[in-house]
Amino acid sequence: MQYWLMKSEPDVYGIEHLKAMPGQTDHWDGVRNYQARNMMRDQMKEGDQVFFYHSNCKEPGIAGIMEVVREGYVDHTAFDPDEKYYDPKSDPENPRWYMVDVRYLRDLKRPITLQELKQYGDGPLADFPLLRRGNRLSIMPVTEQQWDFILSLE
DNA sequence: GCCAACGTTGGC
DNA sequence: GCCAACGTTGGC
Repeated sequence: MQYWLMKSEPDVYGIEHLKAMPGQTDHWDGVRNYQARNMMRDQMKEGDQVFFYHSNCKEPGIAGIMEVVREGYVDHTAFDPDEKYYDPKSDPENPRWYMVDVRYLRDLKRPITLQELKQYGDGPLADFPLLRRGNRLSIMPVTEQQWDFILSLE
């Protein structure tokens, strides 16, 4: 099993939104970045665990945990001109964008903020992509060591 | 609202 | 294929 972190803006779609979905499950659509696309299409597997990260908000940080329940499949929202993330260059015959389905597992006992994670940037989280300067990836892998360490902060 | 970082676009 | 211009992300 692998571990991941996925970012979302809580004002747009936060962990509360996922929790409120039927079956507490939803598809992670709207990713329009090739690196992130490749991870969802090729690497994320059913049962993988994922940190739900709240970005671009007052207190950015990890809010909870979800799991992958459906592996990469075509992001159909790219075909719909009414969708926010419509991409005219994605052809249904040759789709460009993919997504996975995720299910809410639990909130962290308390949110673990970016500010707090940064304290360990020279230690256990030295290679954590989230802390790298200028990092803009909305999906990133988390090693088992990083995962366990972060949960030990709870 | 500012701005650094980085991805994408498009002219050549 | 280069690279300047532009757009987006996301912390602060």
